[in-house]
Amino acid sequence: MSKETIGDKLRKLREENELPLRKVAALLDIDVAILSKMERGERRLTKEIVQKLAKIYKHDTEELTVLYLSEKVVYEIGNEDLALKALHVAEEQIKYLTKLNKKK
Amino acid sequence: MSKETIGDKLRKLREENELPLRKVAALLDIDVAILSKMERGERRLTKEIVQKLAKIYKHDTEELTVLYLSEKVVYEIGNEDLALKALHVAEEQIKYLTKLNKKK
DNA sequence: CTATTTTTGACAAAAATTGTCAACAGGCGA
DNA sequence: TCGCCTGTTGACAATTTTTGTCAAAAATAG
Repeated sequence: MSKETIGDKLRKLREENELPLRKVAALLDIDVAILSKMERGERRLTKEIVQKLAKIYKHDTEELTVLYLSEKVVYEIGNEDLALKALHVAEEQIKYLTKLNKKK
Repeated sequence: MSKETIGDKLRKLREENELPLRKVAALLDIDVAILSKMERGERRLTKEIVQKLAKIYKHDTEELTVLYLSEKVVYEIGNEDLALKALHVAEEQIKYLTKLNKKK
């Protein structure tokens, strides 16, 4: 059960769609070099780009967004021995916050 | 069940210890203005500072660190409707990563 | 070999973070 | 009131991080 990064996944999707970096980069209006680096995890992705890519590749946007966000979280607190505890606390806070939002 | 920020908590602890910003800032070797802003959430805390403060206030370091980390997470992905899903995926990844670390 | 695609690194531009400082406001006791 | 202490605020520069652009090199396909 090895973990695939979102970069790997995006590359796979691009290859499945047989699109060169050049074309996708044009659609995103960014430089090829940047897209190449994003796929290899050398440059950060943004939520907007991930979601545009999901559309381009006709792939589930939610799945990719979740993967993107979770990777961001791991990047922020990963390798901390307290990471799991922190995640649980964060979960509580988010539940609380979304409850608040519903009430408004 | 309202949520207390780590800044609020740090301020409370400081007041309980009856220490002025001036003294604590000196111990941390930072400017008073910065510490003031950190307590009010206007400037970012760092893990290092949080842990130094825990020592100064003789308070559980782990508790404060977890609070610090969880706030960071919420800041990064909070208010996303996919936030909870992302947290669960992140949890899986972290469990996987820490398992790897143990094996080495 | 040639053409296309991808990678890499250097560099500048832009943005975000951080540190420093001085002025200001409020409380409090002399 | 005055002086002193504490905390707040905003402006500004310094620093660090992120981002965009480009060209050359490397890899791949035909």
